Amino acid sequence: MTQAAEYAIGAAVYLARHYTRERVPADEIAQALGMPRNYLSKILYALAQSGLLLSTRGPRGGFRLSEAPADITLAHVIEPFRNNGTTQPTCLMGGQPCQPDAGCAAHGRWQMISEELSSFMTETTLAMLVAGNAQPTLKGGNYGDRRRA
Amino acid sequence: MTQAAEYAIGAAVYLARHYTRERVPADEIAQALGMPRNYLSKILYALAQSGLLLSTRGPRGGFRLSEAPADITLAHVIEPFRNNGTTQPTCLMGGQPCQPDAGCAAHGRWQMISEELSSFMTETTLAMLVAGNAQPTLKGGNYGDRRRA
DNA sequence: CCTATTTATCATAATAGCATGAAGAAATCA
DNA sequence: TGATTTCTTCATGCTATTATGATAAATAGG
Repeated sequence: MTQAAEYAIGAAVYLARHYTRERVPADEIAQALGMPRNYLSKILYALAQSGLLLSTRGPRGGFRLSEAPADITLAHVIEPFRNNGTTQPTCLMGGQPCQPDAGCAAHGRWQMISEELSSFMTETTLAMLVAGNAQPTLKGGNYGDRRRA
Repeated sequence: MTQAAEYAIGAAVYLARHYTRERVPADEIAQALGMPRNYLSKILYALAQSGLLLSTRGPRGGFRLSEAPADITLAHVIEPFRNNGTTQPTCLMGGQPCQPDAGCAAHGRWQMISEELSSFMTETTLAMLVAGNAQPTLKGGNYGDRRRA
């Protein structure tokens, strides 16, 4: 999973948590989650382009989920940030798509894990991530600097 | 998983399949699996540095697994190619390590998938991947060009 | 010794991901 | 109208990944 996709999920969950509000400015999200401001803007813009967010300019503007959190899956959120559209259907041994009749001992298990990951993305909604007491413990400096030094 | 790690696994499986031979030259692996020659050399060198392979220079030289295929796990193979040593222990909602008491509905499932993936890597051996009739169907052009156009 | 083979190493470049900064455009509000 | 706010868009740079190509070093075999 790419960094941009992680930012996207974090921002989407934040918007889901503040779903009652009219709009949430990008700057607030960036500050609350410790994400780089301009980079997040770019990501939110992409999410708006994909139809997931509604955006409004000007004072009291900001972003808003276009649908209810229960109707948005993680797959929707990360979709604009996947490098290749396909969800790596590659065989461990080759690089070509796995044959269903591949006979290696690990094939079945690998396929099962791939499918679990895939269905997790398509089945988990923002509402599920917001449910419970699952406020991430924000101590500042999350999504921190990844550069070498 | 990075491209280099995929090449490493492919090459390691190839070497496991030809384990009876004394040495296998890098060029043969690159041609058989359709990998870029020089890049693969670099990867094989890294694997040799990590102790996984033995290398011999000169005519009839090449590479060879340092241990039996049954004693080498995928985790061993990809270890030199992991960007950060840790296996992404990040919470979906934040970016910081997941708290074991995190209460979101998806937390448990996400953690389970992560652990399954991790144990798959540490438990699957090269011998398991070679077992059966699991010859990858090499039609040429595997691991093909990833560039845009 | 000489040549061919093969790994080891170095220099360089193309691409993508990640990020910063600033200018442009729209909307609100005084 | 004018100033502020906020998204929109563009220009730019850094780093890691993914390669390519050339050279050096070692070994085998004649």
